Amino acid sequence: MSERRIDLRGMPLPSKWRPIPHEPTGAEPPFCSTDLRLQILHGLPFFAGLNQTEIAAINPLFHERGYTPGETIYAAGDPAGRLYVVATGKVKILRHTLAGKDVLLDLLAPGEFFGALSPLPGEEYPDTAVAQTVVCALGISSEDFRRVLDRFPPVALKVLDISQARLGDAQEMVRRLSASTAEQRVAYALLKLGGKLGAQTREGLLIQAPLSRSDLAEMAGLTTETASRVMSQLQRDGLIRSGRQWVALADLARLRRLAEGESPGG
Amino acid sequence: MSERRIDLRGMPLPSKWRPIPHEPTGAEPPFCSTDLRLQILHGLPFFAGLNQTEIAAINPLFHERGYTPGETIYAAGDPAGRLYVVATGKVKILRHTLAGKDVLLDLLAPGEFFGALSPLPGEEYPDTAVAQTVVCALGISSEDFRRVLDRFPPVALKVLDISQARLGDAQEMVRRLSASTAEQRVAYALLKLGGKLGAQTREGLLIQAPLSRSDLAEMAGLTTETASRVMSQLQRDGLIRSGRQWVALADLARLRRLAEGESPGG
DNA sequence: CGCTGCCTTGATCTTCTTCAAAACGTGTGG
DNA sequence: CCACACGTTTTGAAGAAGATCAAGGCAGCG
Repeated sequence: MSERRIDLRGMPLPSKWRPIPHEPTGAEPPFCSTDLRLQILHGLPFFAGLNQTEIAAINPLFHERGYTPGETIYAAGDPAGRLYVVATGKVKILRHTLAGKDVLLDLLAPGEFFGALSPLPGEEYPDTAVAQTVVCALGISSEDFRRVLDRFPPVALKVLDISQARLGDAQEMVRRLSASTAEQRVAYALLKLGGKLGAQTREGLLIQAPLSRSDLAEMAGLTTETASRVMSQLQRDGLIRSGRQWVALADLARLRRLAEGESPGG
Repeated sequence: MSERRIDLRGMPLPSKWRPIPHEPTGAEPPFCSTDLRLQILHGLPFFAGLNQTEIAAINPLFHERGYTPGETIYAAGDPAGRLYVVATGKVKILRHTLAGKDVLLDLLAPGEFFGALSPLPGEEYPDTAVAQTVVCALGISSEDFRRVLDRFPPVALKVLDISQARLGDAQEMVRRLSASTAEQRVAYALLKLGGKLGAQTREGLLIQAPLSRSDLAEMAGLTTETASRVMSQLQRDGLIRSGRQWVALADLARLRRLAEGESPGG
């Protein structure tokens, strides 16, 4: 996976602080070059074992499409029939609650898949996928993907491993929602994001995605206000640095202790 | 309070009401007959496509073992290396929280698997499996099971489907823990159990497993006391019937409405 | 019969939500 | 370049939901 250079131009921290020091959203066109497509497909964890010829054979089954920030890729309740792979950008996976609040289940980076793995006629997507940034996604019909799995059993095994890992993550989330304080849940959400989207900067581990207090609240099962209060406290304590739509983790060790419920000592 | 606790002795039901009208715990020996083994293996959802010969070839890879109620099959932190299948009985899957409280992730019925699907050297079980009743389980080493998957790709696809379904369930749980009341969570837990372990009786859909208030609390992310209060209320409202270690769902429609957060009207 | 769990119920307390308002930053149009 | 408008973030005060602490009751069992 090609390491996108983290351009923190104008990173003169103190004085003029760039609000969202991530990939400039306007720079990437909302579509993938053919070249990039093959590169993405080849880089997919579950296609790792396939050779160039095989990838090239699978390639035409995918359709690409660009999305603008905030655009819905599919919505809960839509008839489910496609599997997607993030090529560039970040995709939010969420579920709506009865009370109108949303729950953010995952924030996907390039190379991760989402949508309908298996062709189940009459099924609906249980969740909603929304582009968090400018996104290019590759889509394949569930039927076609199933045929790929039929044809390349090792791919199916790799997908199974990923699925199991995600199940473990979700169950861990259940555990934490069942018995953690607001502070612990926020700390855990930040660490999870940091592990997946973090890039080392002089500010700390910067989370490479526009992340609002609402997003964080939805990840941690809290209200925006509570998330904000917790974030303020964490910042006062020096565990994080944060501003409008961005967060950097300044003290991973203490964040981990906090998330695990151990003594707060610094 | 409006009504007294349900008095089962006065019920119009059978004169002699068994407090836990499930499988009599002492009746089943804690081991499986060889005959039963083959029958179980053949009945497994993910072995559905295999013929007798293939099943017979796989059979020797499994080792059987019996467990008494409350016995731990494996504990979180143990080196992970085996996959289990419930042959008879019910198995609790749970995670421990920092505060000593447990979270009940699932209650498995015969035919369901648990444990380590993939051989990951150095890995530990993230959860604990405990026999809820007298249990007979078939175990297979992760390596052997991986070989089975390698050899029978359709089995892998079926396992993948199950894994995805469980992921969806876990994410649904996350949603509900994030934004539901105690009442809604209990109702949802009961419905989930009813769908999996329910048997129609004149009391309603009886959940075929010994289920304490603590178990329910652990499923719904509540304290035992709150679970008890909610259950009392549900019983007063006629949605359920319950006693020591057992629950029957008397009004599925209203329970569903409650779980979905719709109007309580009955 | 009394012991040991399981279940229930009450009173109090903590945490988080809710409602409300203001400060801040960002981009926009004059 | 400045002023304004909009969305995000922050903060406060009041309220509600559930947790916690504590006690008592009921059932099965030795």
